[in-house]
Amino acid sequence: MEFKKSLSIFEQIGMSVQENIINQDWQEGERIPSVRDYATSIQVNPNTVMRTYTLLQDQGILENRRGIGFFVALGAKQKTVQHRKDQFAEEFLPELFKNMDQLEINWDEMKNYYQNWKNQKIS
Amino acid sequence: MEFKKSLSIFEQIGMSVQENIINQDWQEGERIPSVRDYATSIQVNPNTVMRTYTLLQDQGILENRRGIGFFVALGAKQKTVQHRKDQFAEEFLPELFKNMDQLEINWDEMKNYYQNWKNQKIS
Amino acid sequence: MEFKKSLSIFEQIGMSVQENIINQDWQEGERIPSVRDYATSIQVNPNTVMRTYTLLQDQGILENRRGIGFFVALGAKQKTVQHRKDQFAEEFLPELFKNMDQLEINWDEMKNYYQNWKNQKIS
Amino acid sequence: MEFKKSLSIFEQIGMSVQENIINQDWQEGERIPSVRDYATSIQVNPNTVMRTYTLLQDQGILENRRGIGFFVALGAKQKTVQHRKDQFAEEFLPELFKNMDQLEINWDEMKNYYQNWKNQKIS
DNA sequence: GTGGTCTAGACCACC
DNA sequence: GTGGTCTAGACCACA
Repeated sequence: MEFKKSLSIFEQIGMSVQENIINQDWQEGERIPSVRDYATSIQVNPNTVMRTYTLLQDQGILENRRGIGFFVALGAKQKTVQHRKDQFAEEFLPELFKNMDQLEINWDEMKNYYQNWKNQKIS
Repeated sequence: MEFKKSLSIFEQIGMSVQENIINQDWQEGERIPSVRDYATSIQVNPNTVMRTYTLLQDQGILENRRGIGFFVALGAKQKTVQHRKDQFAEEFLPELFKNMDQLEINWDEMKNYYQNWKNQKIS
Repeated sequence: MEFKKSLSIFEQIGMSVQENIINQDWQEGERIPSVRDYATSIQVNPNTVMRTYTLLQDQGILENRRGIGFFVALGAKQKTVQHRKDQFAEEFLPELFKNMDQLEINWDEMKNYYQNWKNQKIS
Repeated sequence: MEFKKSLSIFEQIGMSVQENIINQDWQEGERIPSVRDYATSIQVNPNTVMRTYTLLQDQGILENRRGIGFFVALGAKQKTVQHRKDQFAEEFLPELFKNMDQLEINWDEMKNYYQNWKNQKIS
């Protein structure tokens, strides 16, 4: 797995876990990969994965059954979506709009960028 | 001057300098405040301002005349805008579009958010 | 480690690092000494080594894995040599040729000097 | 006049003055431009030119007649050439040879560079 | 343990 | 006065 340098690794792992939950690759109630397995599979220190898991546990998205492993909490998907939506609206959008104003980018340009991104994603 | 904790101080100073150039508060070819002066005025260590200035110098936005001071480079405004626009398109937008897809937000909602933000900004 | 006063210390450290890479004392992909370790070993402030490392990182000669350390980038040797060769051709040689013309020194004299230098180096 | 950042301005002016003497644009015994005139003509602080003149005076290349101005000393040309030749042999050449060895550049390549430089100079 | 940032204070060459 | 470098020491987040 490749990481951007702009965000800490454990947070990037968190994003990835959340996506797995949203996409229902990891179903609610299901057991997820152990800290050690996941760590080796993405070439990362187990401590780092541990940090991610406990963070998500504190947020009520994961649950830990001692001696067994981590599980996707019930209602995790809905909670995750809400969480990200809040974050999106409060942190991301203001930044976006500020940039649009300063760089004088209008909605048509935005939609243009969007189409490019979609096409590029497919290829 | 107040700083957010999320971004390093010297980078925030850099943003601020760039805005001064874009707004033409600091004209191209003009001498900008000396490292020491600017540092005291924004209550920061001179080394920190120095770091910002030399960084912008490397980017071709500032120039330096020995023993005299730093100056806004010719073409700095255009370069700054382009710089930011590239960064916006390459780092910010993909993130945005990914979120829009995953959170199922369409353009009408976006414009709605934008209006709210504008109104909120005025009040 | 001893330093000349004519060049800044952090640049001299940079030269030294590059030589280590060219000589393959530090292999590509290998981890290099931590900032603190290297600093104490050459009797210099950690900040100074830090400055060197980040500079070389910007030049694509070193890489950084978060919380682990600095590594010699892949292709670093070739890049370093090219880097130096360019600099040599663009900054050093014109100066040389200008002097040769003005001081009326021909190639035979040059080769003579070269032999003397080689002999002196051995003794 | 344009200056490189690698060398201090007063030294670069010194080089330029010496070239004028070697090329006999400034003849021995002749009065040279006043500090103020020269300074304005090359867009530099008079103090800087003064520093150059007094330095060359200390080296016996210029002479100062109080209230009148600076003059090219008798024997200045020969002295200048010798001065530069010494500097060339002691400081410049060792650096050159070290680079040639490390970058594995042979005499044929050098002559090649030389031809390119000559052609480029004409165009 | 690692890098990364920031401060305080000193010293230098240069203009 | 200006930039530029270096040190010493502190604190932080991350792995």
